[in-house]
Amino acid sequence: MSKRIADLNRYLAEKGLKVTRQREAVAQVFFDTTGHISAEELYLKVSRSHPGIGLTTVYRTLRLLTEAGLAKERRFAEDTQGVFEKEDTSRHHDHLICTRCGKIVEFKEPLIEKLQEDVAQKHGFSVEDHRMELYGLCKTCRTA
Amino acid sequence: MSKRIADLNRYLAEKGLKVTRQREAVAQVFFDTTGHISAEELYLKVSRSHPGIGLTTVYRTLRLLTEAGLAKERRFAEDTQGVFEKEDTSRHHDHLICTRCGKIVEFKEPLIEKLQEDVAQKHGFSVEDHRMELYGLCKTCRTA
DNA sequence: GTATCTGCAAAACTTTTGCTTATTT
DNA sequence: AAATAAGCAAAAGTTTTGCAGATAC
Repeated sequence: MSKRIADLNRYLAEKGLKVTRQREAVAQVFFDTTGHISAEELYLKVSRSHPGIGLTTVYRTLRLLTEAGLAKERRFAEDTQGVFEKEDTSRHHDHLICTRCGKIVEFKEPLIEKLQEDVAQKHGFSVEDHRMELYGLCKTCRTA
Repeated sequence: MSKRIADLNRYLAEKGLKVTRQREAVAQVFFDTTGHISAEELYLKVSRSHPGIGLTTVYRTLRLLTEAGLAKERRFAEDTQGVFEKEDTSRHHDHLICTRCGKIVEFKEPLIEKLQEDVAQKHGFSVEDHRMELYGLCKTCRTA
């Protein structure tokens, strides 16, 4: 059993919630996913191994994972659909997004984070979290 | 007539679109607004001077302004409603958001933008646009 | 006069909620 | 046995679309 599933089960036990087939299936597929996934996409993916599962259950499980600190919801640009990604607070990262092909690269830049704290302090703010997205063209699209 | 209204009228003429009372009213109230506003809020605000205007018209006008490059849509955190702000490419700015009271401060930090270009280049990307939001507590909420 | 625009109602789309039955503990 | 969860259908919230009458050019 993976560490994340163990984390989830610990959270469920703590809260007096139950380990169900559906929760395990949704969580497993979610944790096996690289990058971002919407509730709808996750639903379709889980349906392949667990036909009959409800979209509602996927939404509820994603909320559960978010409350457990194992997932994080994001909204990119003008997307109407929210997407979720694995939360891993020790490796908080930002995104580079290709406006032509949609490719998303994750990165981490401590120097920028330091400057973010500086600018926040200048305005009297403390920083708990941040999001940064850079939009542009990736190498492939730029040379094509 | 303000510069932005003139810009809008130029855009309308270019595209063979018409100058209507409703478009002028929505645009005027939008341009007079500081910060961010949702379609719904803008609709309520315009309704005060133009009762009978339709929410649909507000949505359509905001899309028009966006296409004209005079407005920009954003989505903050887990907000389900999109908000619009004046687009002013010569003064692109970022946001500091208080997670307790919701206060939003706009800022601009050229040094961070320089580093953004560096990190993008390192991954083979060019940067056309970016968004950065810092979440934390403002001075008031921190000392309260 | 003709093409565009408005406002309404209805649809579309995403996400949540109420409820009944099923499952976990 | 008691409490929680699943799945369905329906609701809720936001944004878009079709259409008939109105307006700008």
